[in-house]
Amino acid sequence: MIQTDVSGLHQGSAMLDAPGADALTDRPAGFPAVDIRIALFSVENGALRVALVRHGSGYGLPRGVPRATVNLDAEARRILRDDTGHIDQYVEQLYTLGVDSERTWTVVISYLALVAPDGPGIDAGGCEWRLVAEPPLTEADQMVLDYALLRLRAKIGYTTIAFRLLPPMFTLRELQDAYEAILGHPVDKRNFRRRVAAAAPIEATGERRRDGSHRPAELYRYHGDRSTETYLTPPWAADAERG
Amino acid sequence: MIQTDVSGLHQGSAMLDAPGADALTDRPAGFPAVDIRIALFSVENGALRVALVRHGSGYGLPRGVPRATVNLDAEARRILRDDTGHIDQYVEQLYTLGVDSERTWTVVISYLALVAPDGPGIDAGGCEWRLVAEPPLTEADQMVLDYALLRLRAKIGYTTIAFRLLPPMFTLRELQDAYEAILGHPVDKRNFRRRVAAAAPIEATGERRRDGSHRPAELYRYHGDRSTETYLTPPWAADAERG
DNA sequence: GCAAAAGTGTTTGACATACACCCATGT
DNA sequence: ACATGGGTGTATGTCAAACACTTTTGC
Repeated sequence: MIQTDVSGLHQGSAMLDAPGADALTDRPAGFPAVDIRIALFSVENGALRVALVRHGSGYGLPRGVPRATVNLDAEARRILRDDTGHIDQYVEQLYTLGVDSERTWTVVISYLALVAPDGPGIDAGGCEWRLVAEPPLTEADQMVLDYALLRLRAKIGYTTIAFRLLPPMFTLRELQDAYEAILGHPVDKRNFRRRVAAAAPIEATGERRRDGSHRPAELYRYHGDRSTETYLTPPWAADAERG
Repeated sequence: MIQTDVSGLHQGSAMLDAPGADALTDRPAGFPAVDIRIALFSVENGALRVALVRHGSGYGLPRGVPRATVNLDAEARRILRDDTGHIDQYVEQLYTLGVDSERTWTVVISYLALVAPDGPGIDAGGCEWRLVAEPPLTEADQMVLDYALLRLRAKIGYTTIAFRLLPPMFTLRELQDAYEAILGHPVDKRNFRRRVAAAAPIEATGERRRDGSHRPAELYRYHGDRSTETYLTPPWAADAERG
């Protein structure tokens, strides 16, 4: 099994160019503006989507200015709630980059967040859900999105964060759909179920869901500790990482 | 193989408490002080050490204020060079945390860095090399150090960053010593060599090194692409991660 | 009875682990 | 000749991958 370095972005090769680098000198060293920027994902019937919010003329990732606290993760959650109306099921800091935008030097702390689809559509707050391939974004937003996707694809392979994308009760097919949407390729049903059963704390509820002219699916519940996202299934991710 | 989530620190449970949280309100939101803090490691004959520099009364991790640039990694390198006199062989951003120190809200961007031992001692600049267990540090420095160690231990298992701790020519025993120093437990010599040979781009130089009353060791050179740190040897790391 | 998705086992290959002896040198 | 670290191969088990058919329901 070969894995490429998921943290490759840190190496600087993918860093933003500084088109107006002279403007950067305007602000005193050590006191840049700081903002938090979040790639919020959800899976809506088999498709992975990112949340975008209106920013002046166009759309961009949800973002905001942190208040003076020691807990940046909590600030990310607050900003997400204020900006999109969604309550995250999972938040993880990604990395921090310098950005030169509108003549201001800004330090952007980027986050990955996940929500389960809530209710009929997943359009609660004032945000749009776009397919991850689609949107033309600013350079910085695009970087954050790309890296968030990379991390999500890698991490779904060895943690249980995928359950954060599903409602409390779900079918194994829905879980598999989430994996396939994120990885971008199909996975084997039998191997998938075996591994999930072995590695993730899920239990069959006994209830079934009928939704077509076919055998109904068993509903499962996830019983994982929220703080210890545990190991799950590396090997499928390898394909996605190689790409 | 079970792996725990190496990024667990992001989940907030290990975040700093805010003992003087009222002081945080002094500074306007979005314009905290920003500083870069670096856990710089080296292996000195079989022992893993961290670089500390003098900060007023005591010692702490190398740190500094970034200049207004888009490339924070480059700033980390510069600060490291200025503060310790060492030129890093490897730098990787870890995570960013809020710190309340000396009545100032500071956003600390933390880094992991590695250097090869240079020359007879590894004491070039104005820094001290301490064993990783030893030093009493500030809460923030300790967090950065702990997390850097966690990442280093995990990452040494599936990348080739260990070569960044060695001089250009090295024996396989030296490489193994570096692994054992970082992981904190011995590894099997034959399995180690097999895996290194299979997974890492190294070549025997044909030269030998005589250093005792025993058979001389073959010297090897590492031929890896600096930007693509490739896969190497997961399984030993699992032990360290479980701890 | 047929279409449509749910559910279920076995075989095979790859790879990690454990483990013990001979080799080259200096004294 | 002996002490010291350098260097090498095999046997075993675990685990992921590939793969096809039966079951239950709605129409």
